[in-house]
Amino acid sequence: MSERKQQILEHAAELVATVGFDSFSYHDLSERLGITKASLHHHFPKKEDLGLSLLDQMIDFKEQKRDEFLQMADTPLKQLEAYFAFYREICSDGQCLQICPISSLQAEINVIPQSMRDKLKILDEIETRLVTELLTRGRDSGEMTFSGESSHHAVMLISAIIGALQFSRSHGIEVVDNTIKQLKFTLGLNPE
Amino acid sequence: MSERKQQILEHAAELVATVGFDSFSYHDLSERLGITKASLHHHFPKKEDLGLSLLDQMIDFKEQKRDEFLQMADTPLKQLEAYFAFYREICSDGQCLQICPISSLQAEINVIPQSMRDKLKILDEIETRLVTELLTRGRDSGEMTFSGESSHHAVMLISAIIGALQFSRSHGIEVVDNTIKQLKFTLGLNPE
DNA sequence: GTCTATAAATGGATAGAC
DNA sequence: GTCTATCCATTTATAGAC
Repeated sequence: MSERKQQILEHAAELVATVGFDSFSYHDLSERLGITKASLHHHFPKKEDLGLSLLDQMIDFKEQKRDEFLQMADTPLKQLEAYFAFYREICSDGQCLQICPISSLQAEINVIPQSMRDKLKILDEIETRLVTELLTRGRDSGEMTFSGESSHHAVMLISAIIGALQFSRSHGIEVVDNTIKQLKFTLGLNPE
Repeated sequence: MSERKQQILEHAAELVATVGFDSFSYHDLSERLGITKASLHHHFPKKEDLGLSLLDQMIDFKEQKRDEFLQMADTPLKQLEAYFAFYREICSDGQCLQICPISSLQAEINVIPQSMRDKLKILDEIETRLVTELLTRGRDSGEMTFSGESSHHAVMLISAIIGALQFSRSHGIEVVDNTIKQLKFTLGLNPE
């Protein structure tokens, strides 16, 4: 992957998290990067190509993140803490305008091409598997307590964080902090 | 409000919940309603006008729903059940393609006009107040148990449902059912 | 209230020179 | 790899007849 392509993807990721895939244009990117739209089309002929590369990158990133967690050899509790911190950071960047790119794309599922939907689904599954593992091990180790299946609780947890990030754009970052606090309660943890 | 305006708003609401506010056009509406774009502009000169009327309608609907809950004189538990059922219905309509219009607009917050953001914030607050009341009374009556502030748990619960609806578009309606089940656990309730 | 016609702007995409 | 120029479709919006 060329340097330039990386640059483009970085800005595109930021735009997806702020305005959504359908609502940003090659023109927006060209202004940010200081090159023309035509040049952008050279690197990513169709917007769909850009979207797919973006999702590939997100998948790589998540898988890497997942490996980091597994190798941390830390307690599941510390790992969960790191997971929460990761999401906290998304919205504390800038003026709390960004949301999780996953939820941004989910909201646009009926607008993006099928190929992107397929990749998004894979990305979702990686995320779900990661949190499910985390909760399973947390419960097995006795650090966490909750009822029901780990995978179900994992989806609830992810949904809550993703939703909280959306709410935080109107209502401030406390929404995210409070939601994380409540989520810890649901795992039998004592916040802070 | 004229009959026609109501019709337009109905279809617009559906489009917001499926593709989002920015991604539907007056052309889409004209096809659904069998009238021209120009006629639509007669009723709602600017798209922003349409968006504002839509939000007004959603606010009215929520407030009415809230009154219904309060007058139900039923247990908070039954009221919560009705609340969950309401959201379940959104995504069981059609082929699980619709999401909560609130979350659709939240995802587009940086794209919609400021006037719409303001109204959306009000709508969010009504929703939060409703669920907060519900949980407060549920805990007071001894039917529900949870730690932390009611309003914080309420935001977590709303975020989780909203997020689950988004996930369900890729992963099926079970996601919503499972999330509701886990949310009940977090309230010390025994599902089903 | 609804129509035809049209303006003005935007967005995705391509051709071809450098 | 980047540019200028251009094409075509879409979208918001308006003017004015019926």
